[in-house]
Amino acid sequence: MKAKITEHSVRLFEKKGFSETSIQDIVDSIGVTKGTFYYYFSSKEELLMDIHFRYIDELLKHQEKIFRDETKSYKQKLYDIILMLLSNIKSQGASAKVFFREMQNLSEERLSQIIPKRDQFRFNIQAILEEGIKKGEFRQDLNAEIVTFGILGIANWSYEWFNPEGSMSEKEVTDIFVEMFLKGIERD
Amino acid sequence: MKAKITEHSVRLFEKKGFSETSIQDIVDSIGVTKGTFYYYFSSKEELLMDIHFRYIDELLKHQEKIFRDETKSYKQKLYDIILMLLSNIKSQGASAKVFFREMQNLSEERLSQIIPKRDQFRFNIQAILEEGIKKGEFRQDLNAEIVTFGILGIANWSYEWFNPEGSMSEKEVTDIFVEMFLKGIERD
Amino acid sequence: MKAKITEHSVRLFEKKGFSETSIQDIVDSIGVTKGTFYYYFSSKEELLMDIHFRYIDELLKHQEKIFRDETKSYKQKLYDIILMLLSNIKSQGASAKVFFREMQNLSEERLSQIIPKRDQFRFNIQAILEEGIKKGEFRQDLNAEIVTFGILGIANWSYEWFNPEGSMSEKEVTDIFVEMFLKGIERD
Amino acid sequence: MKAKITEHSVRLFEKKGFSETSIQDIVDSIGVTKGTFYYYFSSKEELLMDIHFRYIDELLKHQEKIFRDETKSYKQKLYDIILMLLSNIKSQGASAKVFFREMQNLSEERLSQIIPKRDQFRFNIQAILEEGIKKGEFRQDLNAEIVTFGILGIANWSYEWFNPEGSMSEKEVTDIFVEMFLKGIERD
DNA sequence: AATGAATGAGAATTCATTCAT
DNA sequence: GATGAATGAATTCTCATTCAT
Repeated sequence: MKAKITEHSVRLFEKKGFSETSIQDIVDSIGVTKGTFYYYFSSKEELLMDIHFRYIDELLKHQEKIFRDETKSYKQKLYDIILMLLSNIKSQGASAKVFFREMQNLSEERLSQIIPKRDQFRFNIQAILEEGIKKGEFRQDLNAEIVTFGILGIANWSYEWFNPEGSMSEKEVTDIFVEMFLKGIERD
Repeated sequence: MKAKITEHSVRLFEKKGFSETSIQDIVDSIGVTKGTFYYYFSSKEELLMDIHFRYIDELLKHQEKIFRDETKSYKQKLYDIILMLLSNIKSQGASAKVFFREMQNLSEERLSQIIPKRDQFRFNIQAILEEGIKKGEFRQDLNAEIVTFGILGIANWSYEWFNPEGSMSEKEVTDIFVEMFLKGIERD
Repeated sequence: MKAKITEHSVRLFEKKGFSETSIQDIVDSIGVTKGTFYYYFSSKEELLMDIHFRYIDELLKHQEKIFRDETKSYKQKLYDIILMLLSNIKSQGASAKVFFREMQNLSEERLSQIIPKRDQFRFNIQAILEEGIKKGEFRQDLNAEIVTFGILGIANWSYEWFNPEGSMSEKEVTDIFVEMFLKGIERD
Repeated sequence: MKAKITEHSVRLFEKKGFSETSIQDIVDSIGVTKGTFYYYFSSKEELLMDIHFRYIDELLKHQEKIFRDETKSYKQKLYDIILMLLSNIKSQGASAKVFFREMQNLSEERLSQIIPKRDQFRFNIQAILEEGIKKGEFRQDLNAEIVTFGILGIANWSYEWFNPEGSMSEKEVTDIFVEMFLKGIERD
């Protein structure tokens, strides 16, 4: 039941927004009453926190698997992370939108448990870049921090437009994106 | 007074969110009464619409100036648009966040007035890419549509992290971003 | 202008009700601003009072003319009053509805200026009956007070259903009503 | 609790009018909070609708009992309906006033559920007249439709003046009214 | 005579939350 | 585990009225 509530909530939060979705909306969508909600969650914010944790923990888990894989080149690791993010949209796109858009609805205290994880995800990418520079896979003069923000931008923005049901696959889009930032778009 | 209300609202909406900001919050921040708000706006949503229009119209105006400038190369046009977006953050960053985050709070009908403008901004970038490909500035095999989403992602995501008061200037960040997607990060 | 405001108000009050009609509605229907309204009326209630006075004074004026006409029989006087009320609907039907329905929106003090006039109208009918009884036009055993309420009911209720634009004329309806209460509907 | 709210509301609506009575007034009169009101009614208008239904359904039920009674003459049926309406004042007078005066506060859609019932009440009286004419109880030349409006006027208007606590009983008034429209007031 | 800006009190309604059962 | 009744605080919005110009 708790999982059911969470899943329905994510869908509603994505469509209408956290504040615009009432507990009533949530329980109506499942066919239970408000009492049931409060049996499983002590507050609406706790539910939001739950959604945040589920999302970011899952993402970090996947990322760190890629990150630690010593058989892969650094380019490949970047590729795999982008692909992972894009593939994630189908099952977790709604969660992702809620994650980015509704973070402000968490209290200071709760935010402070989420932000380090979000940052960790970024730092991992930055570390890949830095290692790759050191090992000669990437250009020596890169500003790894800013480039990381660039790569994250490319990937995260796809939540705004990429349709997993559309004519292009996750892999095709990833290919284009990775070629774009690896080789550049300028004609040689 | 109308402009004053709009400005204060943008700041509050950015900080707390549209739904979390009450009309009372807005008028308190100015020192007038609720009646005054409703003298100038017929609803909270109308105010949000106003903010959306101000933002996107301003952006399109700047973009089209760059777009139409025949003295510039296509690379330069991309550069100028990125720089324009980053420079925009200082004065319009709050509006931008509200624009992207709170769009869902507009009614269907109102959204349909905004979305074509937002799309226009993207199509203009895509057109620059397509022209540049034709003229030999960019690689022949580019998928202009997806690359446009990539570039937009890089630029738009900067609203999430770029601090105009920080140690890096808009120009420095733009240089890094443009070099990233023009030349690629891979070591030759 | 004052008359114009009153006329438009009556129409709006009839259609939407006194409380549901705002000063804004009234001035919008004329094309002036609220200031203008308050130049002519000190309050919304004063306007309502004005409407009440116009209506009841006009009615009393007509009634007393009939009442005092010594050439007419008492039956004829009743006939004329019914006809006057029905004919009144075309031009004053809206005022009449406002008069009966919105009286409660007047303060105690203002009500006390209206109620005696309304009662006067009724007493005049009752007086016609009493005189007619004395003079042998009507049955000796009538309860004039209650019968007056009956006649008033017949006439006043027509404001709820009689359509002056419809297929029946005021005169036709009056004929039916007067025959009804003079001769009765029972078959001899 | 729902019934309690309805009862208190009727009394308040009658005294002060629907629009002039706030939800706060209603809940204060019972000693609960506004939330309670909205637990039972989705809007103020729904409450008004409830009151309308209760009133007209009750009335129709009583009327149809009289209407269908084959042991009674048609004169007797008219008598019984008038008596029923007058007797109704004591317990339902407030509802009746609200019914007639506040009908305009219902939406088009809701009105369309009430008006047929109100009309049904009238048609039933008209049918009694028509049958009575056919069976020779009433005069052959009657205009049943208009006479029905006359009888309804007599009865409905009594809600404006009849005081069930006063010196005259419902039966006495009914006697006067029925004699008035059966035998006429004219001296033979 | 008329306007436009502003007020402030109060309106209906929503909603997260509590709690006895 | 789950329900239904109730709360109370906050929210958007309305509106009669005032007043300087």
